[in-house]
Amino acid sequence: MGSRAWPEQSGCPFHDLRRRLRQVGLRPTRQRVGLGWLLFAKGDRHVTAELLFEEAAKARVPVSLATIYNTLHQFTQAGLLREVAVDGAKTYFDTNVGNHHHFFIEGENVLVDIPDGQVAVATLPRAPDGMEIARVDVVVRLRPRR
Amino acid sequence: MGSRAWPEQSGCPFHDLRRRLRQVGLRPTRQRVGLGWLLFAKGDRHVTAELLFEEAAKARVPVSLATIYNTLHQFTQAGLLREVAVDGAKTYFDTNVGNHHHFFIEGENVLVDIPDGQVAVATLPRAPDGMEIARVDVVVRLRPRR
DNA sequence: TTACGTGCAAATAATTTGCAGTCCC
DNA sequence: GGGACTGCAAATTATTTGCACGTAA
Repeated sequence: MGSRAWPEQSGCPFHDLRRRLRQVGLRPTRQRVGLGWLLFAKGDRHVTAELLFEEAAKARVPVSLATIYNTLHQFTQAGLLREVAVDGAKTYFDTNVGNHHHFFIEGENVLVDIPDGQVAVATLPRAPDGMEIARVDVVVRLRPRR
Repeated sequence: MGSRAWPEQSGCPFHDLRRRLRQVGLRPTRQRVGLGWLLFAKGDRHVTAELLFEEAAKARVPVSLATIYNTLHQFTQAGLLREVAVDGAKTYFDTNVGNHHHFFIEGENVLVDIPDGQVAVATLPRAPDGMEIARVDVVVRLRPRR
Protein backbone atom coordinates (compact mmCIF):
# COMPACT_ATOMS: atom_id res chain seq x y z
CA MET A 1 0.00 0.00 0.00
CA GLY A 2 1.04 3.57 -0.51
CA SER A 3 0.59 4.51 3.09
CA ARG A 4 4.13 5.81 3.36
CA ALA A 5 2.94 9.06 1.83
CA TRP A 6 0.07 9.41 4.27
CA PRO A 7 1.33 9.77 7.79
CA GLU A 8 -0.89 10.78 10.67
CA GLN A 9 -4.37 10.02 9.43
CA SER A 10 -7.30 11.21 11.46
CA GLY A 11 -10.87 10.06 11.32
CA CYS A 12 -11.85 12.37 8.49
CA PRO A 13 -10.41 11.61 5.06
CA PHE A 14 -11.43 15.00 3.76
CA HIS A 15 -9.47 16.80 6.42
CA ASP A 16 -6.53 14.47 5.95
CA LEU A 17 -6.47 15.29 2.28
CA ARG A 18 -6.63 19.03 2.78
CA ARG A 19 -4.00 18.88 5.46
CA ARG A 20 -1.74 16.69 3.34
CA LEU A 21 -2.00 19.13 0.46
CA ARG A 22 -1.00 21.99 2.71
CA GLN A 23 1.89 19.96 4.09
CA VAL A 24 3.36 19.64 0.63
CA GLY A 25 2.79 23.28 -0.16
CA LEU A 26 -0.27 23.02 -2.36
CA ARG A 27 -3.38 25.06 -1.72
CA PRO A 28 -6.34 22.77 -1.23
CA THR A 29 -8.44 24.18 -4.01
CA ARG A 30 -11.69 22.63 -5.10
CA GLN A 31 -10.16 20.80 -8.03
CA ARG A 32 -7.10 19.55 -6.18
CA VAL A 33 -9.24 18.22 -3.37
CA GLY A 34 -11.67 16.71 -5.84
CA LEU A 35 -8.93 14.99 -7.82
CA GLY A 36 -7.16 13.92 -4.66
CA TRP A 37 -10.37 12.36 -3.51
CA LEU A 38 -10.78 10.43 -6.75
CA LEU A 39 -7.16 9.32 -6.63
CA PHE A 40 -6.64 8.36 -3.04
CA ALA A 41 -9.98 7.22 -1.73
CA LYS A 42 -10.04 3.86 -3.44
CA GLY A 43 -6.71 2.27 -2.64
CA ASP A 44 -3.85 1.91 -5.06
CA ARG A 45 -4.58 3.03 -8.58
CA HIS A 46 -2.94 3.62 -11.94
CA VAL A 47 -4.39 6.47 -13.94
CA THR A 48 -3.73 8.41 -17.08
CA ALA A 49 -4.67 12.05 -17.46
CA GLU A 50 -7.47 11.17 -19.82
CA LEU A 51 -8.91 8.55 -17.48
CA LEU A 52 -8.87 10.87 -14.50
CA PHE A 53 -10.51 13.53 -16.61
CA GLU A 54 -13.40 11.20 -17.41
CA GLU A 55 -13.76 10.19 -13.79
CA ALA A 56 -13.81 13.79 -12.71
CA ALA A 57 -16.56 14.52 -15.21
CA LYS A 58 -18.62 11.61 -13.88
CA ALA A 59 -18.02 12.70 -10.32
CA ARG A 60 -19.04 16.25 -11.15
CA VAL A 61 -15.66 17.64 -10.21
CA PRO A 62 -15.37 20.67 -12.47
CA VAL A 63 -11.87 20.62 -13.87
CA SER A 64 -10.17 21.13 -17.21
CA LEU A 65 -7.78 18.70 -18.84
CA ALA A 66 -4.97 21.22 -18.51
CA THR A 67 -5.52 21.37 -14.78
CA ILE A 68 -5.53 17.58 -14.61
CA TYR A 69 -2.08 17.55 -16.13
CA ASN A 70 -0.86 20.32 -13.86
CA THR A 71 -2.26 18.61 -10.80
CA LEU A 72 -0.85 15.20 -11.65
CA HIS A 73 2.60 16.69 -12.03
CA GLN A 74 2.31 18.76 -8.88
CA PHE A 75 1.20 15.70 -6.93
CA THR A 76 4.07 13.75 -8.39
CA GLN A 77 6.59 16.39 -7.44
CA ALA A 78 5.10 16.46 -3.97
CA GLY A 79 5.61 12.73 -3.63
CA LEU A 80 1.92 11.84 -3.54
CA LEU A 81 2.11 10.13 -6.91
CA ARG A 82 4.71 8.37 -8.95
CA GLU A 83 5.13 8.30 -12.69
CA VAL A 84 5.45 4.84 -14.14
CA ALA A 85 7.50 4.08 -17.22
CA VAL A 86 5.87 1.76 -19.67
CA ASP A 87 5.84 2.05 -23.36
CA GLY A 88 2.85 3.29 -25.21
CA ALA A 89 2.21 6.94 -25.76
CA LYS A 90 0.51 7.69 -22.47
CA THR A 91 1.96 8.51 -19.10
CA TYR A 92 0.71 6.53 -16.11
CA PHE A 93 0.54 7.83 -12.56
CA ASP A 94 0.56 5.45 -9.63
CA THR A 95 -0.94 6.30 -6.26
CA ASN A 96 1.34 3.74 -4.68
CA VAL A 97 4.62 5.54 -4.11
CA GLY A 98 6.16 2.68 -2.17
CA ASN A 99 8.78 0.33 -3.50
CA HIS A 100 7.11 -2.10 -5.88
CA HIS A 101 6.94 -3.24 -9.48
CA HIS A 102 4.38 -3.75 -12.22
CA PHE A 103 2.67 -6.05 -14.59
CA PHE A 104 1.86 -4.47 -17.92
CA ILE A 105 -0.89 -6.19 -19.86
CA GLU A 106 -0.11 -5.85 -23.53
CA GLY A 107 -3.05 -5.16 -25.76
CA GLU A 108 -5.14 -3.82 -22.92
CA ASN A 109 -2.48 -1.34 -21.88
CA VAL A 110 -3.28 -1.80 -18.23
CA LEU A 111 -0.89 -1.56 -15.31
CA VAL A 112 -1.19 -3.77 -12.23
CA ASP A 113 0.91 -3.78 -9.10
CA ILE A 114 2.92 -6.92 -8.50
CA PRO A 115 2.26 -8.02 -4.92
CA ASP A 116 5.18 -7.09 -2.74
CA GLY A 117 7.91 -9.67 -2.47
CA GLN A 118 7.05 -11.51 -5.66
CA VAL A 119 9.86 -9.85 -7.51
CA ALA A 120 13.37 -9.56 -6.23
CA VAL A 121 16.30 -8.12 -8.09
CA ALA A 122 19.20 -10.22 -6.97
CA THR A 123 22.25 -8.41 -8.26
CA LEU A 124 22.39 -4.75 -9.01
CA PRO A 125 25.00 -3.36 -11.33
CA ARG A 126 27.42 -0.80 -9.99
CA ALA A 127 26.54 2.66 -11.21
CA PRO A 128 29.00 4.27 -13.61
CA ASP A 129 31.34 6.97 -12.31
CA GLY A 130 29.68 9.99 -10.83
CA MET A 131 26.27 8.41 -11.03
CA GLU A 132 24.03 6.91 -8.43
CA ILE A 133 21.00 4.71 -8.72
CA ALA A 134 17.82 6.72 -8.39
CA ARG A 135 15.41 3.86 -8.79
CA VAL A 136 15.00 0.40 -10.26
CA ASP A 137 11.88 -0.32 -12.25
CA VAL A 138 10.83 -3.81 -13.18
CA VAL A 139 8.03 -4.25 -15.68
CA VAL A 140 6.73 -7.74 -16.33
CA ARG A 141 4.92 -7.73 -19.65
CA LEU A 142 1.99 -10.11 -19.88
CA ARG A 143 0.08 -11.38 -22.85
CA PRO A 144 -2.83 -13.78 -23.14
CA ARG A 145 -1.65 -17.39 -23.10
CA ARG A 146 -2.10 -18.81 -26.53
CA MET B 1 26.00 -8.29 -28.33
CA GLY B 2 22.97 -8.60 -30.52
CA SER B 3 24.50 -11.22 -32.73
CA ARG B 4 21.55 -13.57 -32.21
CA ALA B 5 19.74 -11.71 -34.95
CA TRP B 6 22.64 -12.00 -37.36
CA PRO B 7 23.37 -15.60 -38.17
CA GLU B 8 25.69 -16.64 -40.94
CA GLN B 9 27.81 -13.58 -41.57
CA SER B 10 30.06 -13.49 -44.56
CA GLY B 11 33.00 -11.23 -45.25
CA CYS B 12 30.92 -8.43 -46.70
CA PRO B 13 28.69 -6.49 -44.33
CA PHE B 14 26.78 -4.91 -47.20
CA HIS B 15 25.82 -8.26 -48.61
CA ASP B 16 24.96 -9.57 -45.17
CA LEU B 17 22.63 -6.66 -44.66
CA ARG B 18 20.86 -7.06 -47.99
CA ARG B 19 20.53 -10.76 -47.47
CA ARG B 20 19.23 -10.33 -43.95
CA LEU B 21 16.58 -7.90 -45.16
CA ARG B 22 15.42 -10.37 -47.76
CA GLN B 23 15.37 -13.14 -45.19
CA VAL B 24 12.84 -11.22 -43.12
CA GLY B 25 10.78 -10.31 -46.15
CA LEU B 26 11.87 -6.73 -46.65
CA ARG B 27 13.08 -5.47 -50.00
CA PRO B 28 16.59 -4.08 -49.65
CA THR B 29 15.78 -0.62 -50.93
CA ARG B 30 18.25 2.21 -50.83
CA GLN B 31 16.80 3.74 -47.66
CA ARG B 32 16.42 0.45 -45.80
CA VAL B 33 19.99 -0.52 -46.59
CA GLY B 34 21.21 2.96 -45.69
CA LEU B 35 19.40 2.96 -42.36
CA GLY B 36 20.40 -0.61 -41.65
CA TRP B 37 23.98 0.40 -42.23
CA LEU B 38 23.73 3.28 -39.80
CA LEU B 39 22.04 1.09 -37.24
CA PHE B 40 24.01 -2.11 -37.35
CA ALA B 41 27.52 -1.18 -38.41
CA LYS B 42 28.60 0.32 -35.12
CA GLY B 43 27.71 -2.26 -32.53
CA ASP B 44 24.83 -1.98 -30.09
CA ARG B 45 22.93 1.27 -30.24
CA HIS B 46 19.85 3.01 -28.89
CA VAL B 47 18.21 5.42 -31.26
CA THR B 48 15.11 7.53 -31.55
CA ALA B 49 13.49 8.29 -34.88
CA GLU B 50 14.65 11.88 -34.70
CA LEU B 51 18.25 10.89 -33.95
CA LEU B 52 18.38 8.41 -36.80
CA PHE B 53 16.91 11.03 -39.09
CA GLU B 54 19.75 13.43 -38.28
CA GLU B 55 22.35 10.72 -38.76
CA ALA B 56 20.86 9.82 -42.10
CA ALA B 57 21.03 13.44 -43.18
CA LYS B 58 24.72 13.62 -42.18
CA ALA B 59 25.46 10.37 -43.94
CA ARG B 60 23.72 11.57 -47.10
CA VAL B 61 21.14 8.81 -46.94
CA PRO B 62 18.12 10.39 -48.60
CA VAL B 63 15.14 9.46 -46.44
CA SER B 64 12.08 11.14 -45.01
CA LEU B 65 11.07 11.11 -41.38
CA ALA B 66 7.95 9.13 -42.23
CA THR B 67 10.09 6.43 -43.79
CA ILE B 68 12.32 6.39 -40.73
CA TYR B 69 9.30 5.58 -38.61
CA ASN B 70 8.07 2.96 -41.05
CA THR B 71 11.48 1.37 -41.26
CA LEU B 72 12.05 1.29 -37.52
CA HIS B 73 8.75 -0.46 -37.02
CA GLN B 74 9.33 -2.88 -39.86
CA PHE B 75 12.76 -3.74 -38.48
CA THR B 76 11.24 -4.21 -35.05
CA GLN B 77 8.56 -6.51 -36.36
CA ALA B 78 11.22 -8.44 -38.21
CA GLY B 79 13.17 -8.92 -35.00
CA LEU B 80 16.14 -6.81 -36.03
CA LEU B 81 15.32 -4.16 -33.46
CA ARG B 82 13.58 -4.00 -30.14
CA GLU B 83 11.51 -1.21 -28.69
CA VAL B 84 12.56 -0.14 -25.23
CA ALA B 85 10.15 1.22 -22.67
CA VAL B 86 11.37 4.17 -20.70
CA ASP B 87 9.42 7.17 -19.76
CA GLY B 88 9.73 10.36 -21.61
CA ALA B 89 7.78 11.08 -24.74
CA LYS B 90 10.09 9.39 -27.21
CA THR B 91 10.32 5.81 -28.30
CA TYR B 92 13.74 4.17 -28.22
CA PHE B 93 14.87 1.38 -30.50
CA ASP B 94 17.65 -0.95 -29.46
CA THR B 95 19.83 -2.80 -31.95
CA ASN B 96 20.55 -5.38 -29.28
CA VAL B 97 17.64 -7.80 -29.40
CA GLY B 98 19.19 -10.21 -26.94
CA ASN B 99 18.15 -10.61 -23.35
CA HIS B 100 19.49 -7.65 -21.39
CA HIS B 101 18.51 -4.61 -19.37
CA HIS B 102 19.16 -0.87 -19.29
CA PHE B 103 20.47 2.10 -17.46
CA PHE B 104 18.48 5.23 -18.08
CA ILE B 105 20.33 8.44 -17.38
CA GLU B 106 17.86 10.98 -16.09
CA GLY B 107 18.29 14.48 -17.37
CA GLU B 108 20.28 13.36 -20.37
CA ASN B 109 17.60 10.91 -21.45
CA VAL B 110 20.16 8.42 -22.63
CA LEU B 111 19.87 4.65 -22.60
CA VAL B 112 22.83 2.37 -21.94
CA ASP B 113 22.97 -1.41 -21.91
CA ILE B 114 23.75 -2.99 -18.60
CA PRO B 115 26.55 -5.48 -19.15
CA ASP B 116 25.15 -8.97 -19.21
CA GLY B 117 24.97 -10.72 -15.89
CA GLN B 118 25.07 -7.59 -13.77
CA VAL B 119 21.36 -7.74 -13.17
CA ALA B 120 19.50 -10.83 -12.15
CA VAL B 121 15.85 -11.05 -11.31
CA ALA B 122 15.73 -13.59 -8.54
CA THR B 123 12.05 -14.34 -8.14
CA LEU B 124 9.47 -13.89 -10.81
CA PRO B 125 5.81 -13.54 -9.93
CA ARG B 126 3.39 -16.09 -11.28
CA ALA B 127 1.36 -14.66 -14.11
CA PRO B 128 -2.35 -14.17 -13.47
CA ASP B 129 -4.83 -16.65 -14.97
CA GLY B 130 -4.77 -16.98 -18.72
CA MET B 131 -1.70 -14.80 -19.00
CA GLU B 132 1.88 -15.59 -19.69
CA ILE B 133 5.02 -13.54 -19.27
CA ALA B 134 6.09 -12.03 -22.56
CA ARG B 135 9.16 -10.25 -21.28
CA VAL B 136 10.71 -8.72 -18.20
CA ASP B 137 12.24 -5.28 -18.47
CA VAL B 138 14.49 -3.84 -15.83
CA VAL B 139 15.38 -0.18 -16.02
CA VAL B 140 17.94 1.18 -13.58
CA ARG B 141 17.52 4.92 -13.40
CA LEU B 142 20.71 6.86 -12.80
CA ARG B 143 21.26 10.45 -11.72
CA PRO B 144 24.42 12.41 -11.08
CA ARG B 145 25.73 11.77 -7.59
CA ARG B 146 25.11 14.78 -5.48
C1' DT C 1 5.53 -4.55 -65.58
C1' DT C 2 3.75 -4.17 -61.11
C1' DA C 3 3.47 -4.65 -56.45
C1' DC C 4 5.99 -2.77 -52.89
C1' DG C 5 8.25 1.60 -51.06
C1' DT C 6 8.84 6.31 -50.38
C1' DG C 7 8.01 11.35 -49.77
C1' DC C 8 5.18 14.96 -48.65
C1' DA C 9 1.83 17.19 -46.27
C1' DA C 10 -1.99 16.92 -43.60
C1' DA C 11 -4.06 14.43 -39.61
C1' DT C 12 -3.81 12.58 -34.79
C1' DA C 13 -2.68 12.19 -30.05
C1' DA C 14 -0.69 13.48 -25.84
C1' DT C 15 0.85 17.08 -23.45
C1' DT C 16 2.29 22.02 -22.52
C1' DT C 17 1.87 26.93 -22.39
C1' DG C 18 0.20 31.94 -22.32
C1' DC C 19 -2.79 34.71 -20.41
C1' DA C 20 -7.14 36.63 -18.70
C1' DG C 21 -10.17 35.83 -15.16
C1' DT C 22 -11.16 33.40 -10.43
C1' DC C 23 -10.65 31.96 -5.77
C1' DC C 24 -8.30 30.78 -1.38
C1' DC C 25 -5.97 32.74 2.78
C1' DG D 1 -6.41 42.22 -1.73
C1' DG D 2 -3.04 39.73 -3.82
C1' DG D 3 -0.71 36.02 -5.28
C1' DA D 4 -1.72 31.32 -6.31
C1' DC D 5 -4.78 28.63 -9.30
C1' DT D 6 -7.75 27.54 -13.18
C1' DG D 7 -9.73 27.34 -17.84
C1' DC D 8 -9.55 27.96 -22.45
C1' DA D 9 -7.53 27.91 -26.70
C1' DA D 10 -3.57 27.90 -29.23
C1' DA D 11 1.11 25.90 -29.53
C1' DT D 12 4.34 21.90 -29.31
C1' DT D 13 6.08 17.37 -29.89
C1' DA D 14 5.98 12.69 -31.37
C1' DT D 15 4.01 9.84 -34.44
C1' DT D 16 0.72 8.12 -38.13
C1' DT D 17 -1.75 8.20 -42.42
C1' DG D 18 -3.41 9.04 -47.34
C1' DC D 19 -2.12 9.24 -51.65
C1' DA D 20 0.62 10.37 -55.95
C1' DC D 21 4.93 9.01 -57.64
C1' DG D 22 9.26 6.13 -57.85
C1' DT D 23 11.84 1.81 -58.07
C1' DA D 24 13.50 -3.06 -57.23
C1' DA D 25 12.58 -7.67 -58.97
